Amino acid sequence: MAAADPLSRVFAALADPTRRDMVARLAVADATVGELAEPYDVSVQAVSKHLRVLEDAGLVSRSREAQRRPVHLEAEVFDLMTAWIERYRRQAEERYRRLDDVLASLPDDVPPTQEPLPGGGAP
Amino acid sequence: MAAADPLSRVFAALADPTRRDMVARLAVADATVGELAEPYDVSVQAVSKHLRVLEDAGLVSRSREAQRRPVHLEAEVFDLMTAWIERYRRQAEERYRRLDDVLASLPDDVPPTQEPLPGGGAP
DNA sequence: CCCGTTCTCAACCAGGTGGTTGACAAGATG
DNA sequence: CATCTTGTCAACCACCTGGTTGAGAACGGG
Repeated sequence: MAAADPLSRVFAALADPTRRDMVARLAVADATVGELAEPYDVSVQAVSKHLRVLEDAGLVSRSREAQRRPVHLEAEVFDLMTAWIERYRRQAEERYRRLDDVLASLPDDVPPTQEPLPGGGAP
Repeated sequence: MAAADPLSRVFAALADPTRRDMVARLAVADATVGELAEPYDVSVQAVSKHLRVLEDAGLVSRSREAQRRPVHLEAEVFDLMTAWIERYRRQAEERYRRLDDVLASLPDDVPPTQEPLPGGGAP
């Protein structure tokens, strides 16, 4: 996704298992590109590309230290996602709560069972 | 992403603005495919495809009601994401906290300033 | 029973994604 | 200075994605 909006970029960045694993490891400690690439059995170039995606999403920042480029996790962007998710999760839960209320109040009202007697009178 | 793992599918599903908007609207009320498609200026088929992505991610379920196929939001899958996000966000915050502690305790310990007196004795 | 409505399936297309290899920039170090 | 280390850039490739159109399935209503 080369989409412009930040939320799409963050979600897309985390839709890849390798990238999620990188984030998980960066939550523990900063790391260089080589260190990050070591366990994955892909080229360093591929990892560099993944890092670019994470950087474009604002999840990661890269500084400079001699030839090395230490990668650092920027955790604030998580809040963007959390806010979005929580908003609609709560809204959906609210719906369920209201539905429960309606169902609970129903037996006091008209029961939805049909009346089998066409011209029926009480005996 | 045709990836097998559920987390990737959920993230990928929400990486599209149109799909996120559908989820937002479904949080308010269930809807049919036609109702969902109406505001988007794309074909109904495209919306049907989007719904399939959301369904494969477990975010949505489709039942049957005459020709109509009402779509219902399944909010539980959000928990999967929230759990993942919160885990690494907290881990990253913990790192900052520990770093702060180290920095705070530093002045009580050996100050990192060099001693300018080589064989220096007290006067 | 035929018709209209609602929706999915199939084929196709432009463009993006994750991977590769090869070349090269930036720096420490012999 | 020559060289090794670390990482990026560029070109290329197979595959997935989001969109289209056309055909057809499923079902209610006249």
